[in-house]
Amino acid sequence: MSSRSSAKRADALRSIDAILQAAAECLGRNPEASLSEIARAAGVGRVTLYAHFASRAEVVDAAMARAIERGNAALDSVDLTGDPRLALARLVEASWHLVDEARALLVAAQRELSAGRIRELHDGPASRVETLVARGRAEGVFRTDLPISWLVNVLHTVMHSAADEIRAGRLAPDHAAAHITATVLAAFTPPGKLVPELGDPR
Amino acid sequence: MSSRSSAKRADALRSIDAILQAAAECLGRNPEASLSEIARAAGVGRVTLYAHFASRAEVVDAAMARAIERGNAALDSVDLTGDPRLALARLVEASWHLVDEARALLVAAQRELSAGRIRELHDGPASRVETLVARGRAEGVFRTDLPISWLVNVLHTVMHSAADEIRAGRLAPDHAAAHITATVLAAFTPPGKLVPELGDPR
DNA sequence: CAAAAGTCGAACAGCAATGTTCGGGTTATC
DNA sequence: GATAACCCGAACATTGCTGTTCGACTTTTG
Repeated sequence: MSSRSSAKRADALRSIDAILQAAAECLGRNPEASLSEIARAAGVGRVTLYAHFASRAEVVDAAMARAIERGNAALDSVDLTGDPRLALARLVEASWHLVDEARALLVAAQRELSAGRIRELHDGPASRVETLVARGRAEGVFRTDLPISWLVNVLHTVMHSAADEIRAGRLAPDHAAAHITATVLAAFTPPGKLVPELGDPR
Repeated sequence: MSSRSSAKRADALRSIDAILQAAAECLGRNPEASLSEIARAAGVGRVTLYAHFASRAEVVDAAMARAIERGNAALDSVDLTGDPRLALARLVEASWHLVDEARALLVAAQRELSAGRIRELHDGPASRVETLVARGRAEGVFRTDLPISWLVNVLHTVMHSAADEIRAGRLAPDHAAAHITATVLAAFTPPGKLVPELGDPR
């Protein structure tokens, strides 16, 4: 298991890590950041970068994959049992911040990677949401008149748009989670049922 | 009034129009389309294009402005009186298709124009929605626990995401309006009230 | 019909990024 | 401590787009 990537020296692994971290930062700041810029930020020669990644696309892909994987790992500690509505609220509380951080990186990824690849990268976290939504439907608290994939997409979209609103200065960061939760919970409520009131959970 | 732009010959106006139309098509297909490509598609020399637009950004700006203005004009015929929920449904029915068409163009605009400028271009249609939402709130059918700007943004976002879903093949175009309406209407419902059932309006 | 305005193709200059090669220096690793 | 892996800067070739200039030709317009 540990001998799997014995081809790489500890040295190289450190460089790769520095590059990916720098890529996340630079591309987050500016989606058009050049590879030279990233290499410089990583404290690494441009040639070294090319030694590890064949193309720009590979760098973006790896950086995005890392960001998502980390975010996904962070969500493992969220308790998704109990009332699906409360579980969803907890998930949002833990997620939106990650989305906000990765948002700019995503923009870069959208330029470089195919839509299919991006979805592929996302389907770790997506399936987590999917499971929760499915349970909520089974328990009758989430609507069944719209496809699960649509509902998952709504959550995803609303979180991203909140990130945009924050960046545009139209939404205070400490209101974000409450707004997202209130919106999505209402959107998920089956027609004919009452929209839940969460009572400002601050 | 008609003498305002007497500086331009009928000739030139035709070229400009052809360029903007071609720009909308090309950039819609591929946000990175070059100016040569656009000029060619417009059946016009590249030099002619530069005679009318100083830079790439100006072309994109003008094309986007035209698309939005046209869309906005098309919405003038939508009846926004009566029950705000039904009015919203009518607005969505008429809008989502326009959003879908302009979506790819928007991607191009986001690369070339500042976020502020894009918002500025959008605030014609946005204010229309804003008025409707405000009325719905005053009548007690839309929630007041979230800012108007957030609600407007949710509608905008959900429509765009529907366009994405269609393009990805996960949403049939003839379901789009119903999905959007069902989602947004629920999202706009005040906590403690019933989510409206629209009964498949097909 | 004649001047003004517009169009066109070709060619040029500039730029910025990508990706590659080379040779010499460093550092892990066994 | 020797060898292989790695790092690095500089330089090069390539590509593709932008924006400009030139001179000749065509169309409006009054």
